[in-house]
Amino acid sequence: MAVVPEAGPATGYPVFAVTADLVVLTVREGALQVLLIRRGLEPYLGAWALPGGFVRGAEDLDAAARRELVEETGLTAPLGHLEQLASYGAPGRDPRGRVVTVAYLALVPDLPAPVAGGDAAGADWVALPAVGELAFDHARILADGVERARAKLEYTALATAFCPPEFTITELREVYEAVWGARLDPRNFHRKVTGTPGFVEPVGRSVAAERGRPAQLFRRGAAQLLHPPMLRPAP
Amino acid sequence: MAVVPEAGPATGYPVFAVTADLVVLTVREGALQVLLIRRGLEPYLGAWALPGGFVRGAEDLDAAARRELVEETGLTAPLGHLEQLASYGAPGRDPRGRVVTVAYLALVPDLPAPVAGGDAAGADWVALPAVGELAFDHARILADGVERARAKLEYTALATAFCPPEFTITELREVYEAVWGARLDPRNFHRKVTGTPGFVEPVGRSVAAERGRPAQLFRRGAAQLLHPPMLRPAP
DNA sequence: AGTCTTATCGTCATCATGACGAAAAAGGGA
DNA sequence: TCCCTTTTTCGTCATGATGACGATAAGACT
Repeated sequence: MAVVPEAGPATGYPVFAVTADLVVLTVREGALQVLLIRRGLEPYLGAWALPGGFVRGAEDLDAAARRELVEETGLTAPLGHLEQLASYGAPGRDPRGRVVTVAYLALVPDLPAPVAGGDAAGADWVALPAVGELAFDHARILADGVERARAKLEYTALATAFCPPEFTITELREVYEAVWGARLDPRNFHRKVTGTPGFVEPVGRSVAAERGRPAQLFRRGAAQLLHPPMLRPAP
Repeated sequence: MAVVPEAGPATGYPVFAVTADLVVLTVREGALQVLLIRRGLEPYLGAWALPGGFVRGAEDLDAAARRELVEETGLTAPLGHLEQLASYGAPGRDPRGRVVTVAYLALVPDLPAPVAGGDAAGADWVALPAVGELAFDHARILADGVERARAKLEYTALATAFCPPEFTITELREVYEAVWGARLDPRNFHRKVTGTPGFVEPVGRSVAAERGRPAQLFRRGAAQLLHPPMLRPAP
């Protein structure tokens, strides 16, 4: 039942199928969550898996990832962040044959619940501690993506990719706390964020929360990298 | 002349060839240098290119990269460092057809001159500023690899991968200076390196250089990450 | 008005860093 | 042997960033 042949036509080059799989992370309800689909086809029928699909014939890898992201989340705006994570191609990772997957990491703001499309029988956000078994080697890919996200919050301004266009410092801090799984001092965090040039820029308006003093609104600044970085608290 | 067919046998999945290409960096003569081969086959016959080759049928991606590294440098020891860099699969990047390359970054100590093997008509170390045109999209891959190496020296202990098993603090500093293209204060560098737990461990012996006070010998420590990182001087 | 809650601003000790002085440990030459 | 040069290694000092935490500001609610 090999979908993918094991050798090319004339030469001895092995032949592969290439997929783009996505680790789509968001922060919902104070927790880091990942977008998973329930597989509607064999193999791993009915199992949870990362969204993704085959790269098309005239398509770049990044374009395939972006297309899958739009199909699964509807997110096409300048919001969010998409970067290549890593590639996985162990010989036995897909029972259909030799499949190399190029994994991408997407960080998106809190979006409406996804709709199942394509080969998926269902799609939903799942909080990280609640993620169980995944199809293929997707558990490993997910772990790599989460670790990449945790590390990148330290030395880049990517945390704003989890936020809507305008946000408060507290919302930004809750992103860090959810991704890192650690509590941060609100006063020191406020000083660090507002004191780093280009991290965030004040909008000028304030918004009242449910309780307490209204908070200023900010939007993302021009800075990509944080100098000096914001280091996670020691474990 | 398409070596790689454009569609799979029964389904509509496009079919790819997969290669593993290597960005092998070292520090020689005080400069960052990269291992390049001169192509002995079409396309790009006679052009400089990164070493690499097709991933075999029953081979993992990492295994293919390690095999190519051994074939090109003879380096198989626990020395050095090898990690996946990124994948490149733009539709037109290889005139033979649809080829996705998984690029790897290798950091190795100063090795004897490489011998040309496989499809290569020649192989040599080239200092970075002297690198001209490269085949395929290898210039882009090389640039990504160099930037990855520069960034990783900041927050990991990977600089020791460029050094022999025993080295002096000055040799380690020259690695940083070559990779970053910047001069570092020897006194502050010495304090930072010896003060970071697990970065380097004293061997106990000293070695006399050509001039000046003999320097203590160190070997790499157990630390993988530097806390806090060693930041490059501002440009 | 008083209270509660959260946002924001300050203070202070500590740590890491950049700039740089100075001592230690070798060899070479007068 | 005694400087002189060179390089390694140790100190000093001012500055900037950080962690811990006090204090004030600005709303809603009773």
